[in-house]
Amino acid sequence: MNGNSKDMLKLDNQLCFALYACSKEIISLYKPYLNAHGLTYTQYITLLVLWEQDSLSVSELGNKLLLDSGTLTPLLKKLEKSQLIERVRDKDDERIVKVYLTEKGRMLQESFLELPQKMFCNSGIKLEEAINLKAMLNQLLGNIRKL
Amino acid sequence: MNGNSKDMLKLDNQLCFALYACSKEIISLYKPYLNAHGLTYTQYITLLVLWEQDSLSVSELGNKLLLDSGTLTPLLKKLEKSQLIERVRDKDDERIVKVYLTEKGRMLQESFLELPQKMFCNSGIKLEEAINLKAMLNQLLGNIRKL
DNA sequence: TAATATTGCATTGCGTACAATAAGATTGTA
DNA sequence: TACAATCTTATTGTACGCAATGCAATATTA
Repeated sequence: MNGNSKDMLKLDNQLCFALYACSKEIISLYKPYLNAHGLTYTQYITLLVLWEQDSLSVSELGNKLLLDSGTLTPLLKKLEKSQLIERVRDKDDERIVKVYLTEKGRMLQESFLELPQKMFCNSGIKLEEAINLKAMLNQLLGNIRKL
Repeated sequence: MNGNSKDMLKLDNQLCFALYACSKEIISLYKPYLNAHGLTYTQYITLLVLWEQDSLSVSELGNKLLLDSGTLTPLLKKLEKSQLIERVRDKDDERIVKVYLTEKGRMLQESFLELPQKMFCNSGIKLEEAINLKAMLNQLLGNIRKL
């Protein structure tokens, strides 16, 4: 990686493309497991958050997932239609819509308990490298979001 | 990061989410620069490939960008409408559509020569870390795509 | 060479992803 | 208590991203 301007415009020299491609390819590894339960990746990570902490508002979910209401509103409506969550407008502050897991939604967690381990194996990466990689990504994410 | 199944289902413990979030956030850093020239990120990386090697077929572009024809066909039509590329069906094999930069498309590269350097600074990451991170991502990508 | 298989692109449909905007509710303050 | 500012969600429009399908062109093979 030298400093030549045109070399740096090569796709293979771009960190951003490596991130973009890796993200898509790893998500594609999840798909067969998620499709088996009728879920998309975005729906899955939304459930991950709710399994960790139930009863969040749309904006709280958005903050954790880095998604805005334009993405979340239709997605949450689909999860509601699948009877995995309920959307309830807050009585005290009617601007807020709170999201609750249904019993069905809560139970669904059981089906995914082994998935992280399975995905880790599929990735063919070493544990130490995965930890290292995630740490670097989180630091990069922190840098960006502080701007 | 211990081995508890429920802990591994926490969003913060998921390498995939770190990739997904990082990818989106870095792409969002590109947007102001790309919008100034009427480009999206996907259109930009398509041009990156063509600046490096002109006259590729749709499938060759797809192999490099890891995108399929359902994504590329409408995107290439937009770039053609902007007069940055031309799409020409191959005379020898009429199944093939070859993509050529126009003079306007070739000249546009000049506007982006400094962008990689600028984005690197914006990311607040150290050079050594960026190199390390990209290497790990490319290795991970290689692992996945060998399956 | 006729039948079959494969290849390469285009189309459709669904689901994000996000900017811009709208609309309703709440809060702060004069 | 008006009322402006802010907050929160919803809607709209544009652009991917990909699976599934269609179809025309080419390659293969019996």
